[in-house]
Amino acid sequence: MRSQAVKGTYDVLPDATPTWRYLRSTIERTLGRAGVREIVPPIFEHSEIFDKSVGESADLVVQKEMYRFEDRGGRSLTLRPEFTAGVLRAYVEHGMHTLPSPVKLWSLGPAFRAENVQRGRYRQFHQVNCEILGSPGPLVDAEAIALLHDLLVALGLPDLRVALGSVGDPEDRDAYNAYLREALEPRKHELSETSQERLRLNPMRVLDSKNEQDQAIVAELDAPLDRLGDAARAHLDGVAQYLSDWGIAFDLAPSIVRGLDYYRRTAFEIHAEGIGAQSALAGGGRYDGLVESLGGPPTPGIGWAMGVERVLDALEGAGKLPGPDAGPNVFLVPMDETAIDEAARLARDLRSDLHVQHAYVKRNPGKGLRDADRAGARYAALRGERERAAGVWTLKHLASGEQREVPESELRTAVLED
RNA sequence: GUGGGUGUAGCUCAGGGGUUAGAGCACCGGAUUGUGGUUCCGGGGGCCGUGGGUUCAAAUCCCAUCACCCACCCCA
Repeated sequence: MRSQAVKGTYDVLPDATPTWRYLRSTIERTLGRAGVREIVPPIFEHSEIFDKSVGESADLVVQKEMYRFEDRGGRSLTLRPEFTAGVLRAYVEHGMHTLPSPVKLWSLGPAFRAENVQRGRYRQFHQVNCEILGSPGPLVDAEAIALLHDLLVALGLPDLRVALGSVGDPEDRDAYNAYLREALEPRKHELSETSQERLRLNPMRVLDSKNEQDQAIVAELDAPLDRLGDAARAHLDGVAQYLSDWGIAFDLAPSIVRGLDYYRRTAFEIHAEGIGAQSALAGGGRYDGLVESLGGPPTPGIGWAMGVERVLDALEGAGKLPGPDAGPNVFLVPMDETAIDEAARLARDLRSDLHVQHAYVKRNPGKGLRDADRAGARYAALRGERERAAGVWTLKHLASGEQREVPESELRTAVLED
């Protein structure tokens, strides 16, 4: 029996849950006001769903990092490593393409990847996810980015850096990959091992290398943005124009690439300063064609995912975490055995509209007031033989120290006065 | 998968072969038998991560293992 959480998982303790409620309520407000509706897909799906979306075309490591298991019926199931596939499966399954377009959906919840842990990276981690489906134009791309930006701002994060790029249309990618192969093949042996492997499988991803020498070599080449086709270029310009019009600062990122084939055109990330090696708070992109590959009608879409742990990390660094929950309106202190039951009964009654706690054992006034103080109560109400005889509770306002005797029937009103 | 660091009380950490393992915070009690926060006094709490080894003797040294942290790698 190991009473220890599984590696890469962690408990959100009561002191931290207010932060998560703050996150959720900010999402509900910010995205809800833009007509984005919440969707809650299951946390596991038939494995094919993820194979279709992320697995088949992607690096082996992506496959390896999925939590996959067989259920008793012999079905292969996979814990979601990201939200998009499940959300789109639900979109297809429930015929949501018949809803007024675009369909805008958000989710918040856990996702799972069997990777090594470090600051801001867990095996059960959490994402805020947002998808906008049904519109091919740059306007929804800009809206998606703006929503993400506005959400982070609403949460209280300063110093955001929006990086906007494009992976082009499929034919642009083919052309660019061919260009990379041609340009890099002669110098192949100067590249790192990983990059050589990528050159073979998916040349664009060489640009992702953090190896210094790789970077030096890559720096001499044209970036994907330099070689976009006219359509993709116009699309990118459109997105950039909207962002400029809306006053959202961004940098053009010539070399943002994606490991997965289904991405096309818009790709973006948002970074924050000062949270260690994992500075990307969120990222997303356009994935026209993915819905179709999941068995739905051809449907353009764009989406993003925000890493909750990293955002909370950044919020903490910025001193923007919400304070603890408010304490009780009143804390009842029984000062003899009879008063214990009286306190419990009164608490139940007052709880119809007040936050009420009480001691479960007989307390003298000193201990009882200390209990009330530690619970963060506004008032303490004491009950002993004397109070019982008079049908009252001794009500003390803890901050001021003022106290008076209040008939039990008037306690609710008295507590609400301040 | 790789490298480095750290595992001692609920928490943060001291102690680096030799009595009965310590501090601060937290918790409980008392000073105060019907009045909190401050203060003072006292108390309960420990397989010193786990397993093996060296030694007369191991929290301390060695090996292994597990966990956590940081970074690399990777990142849908």
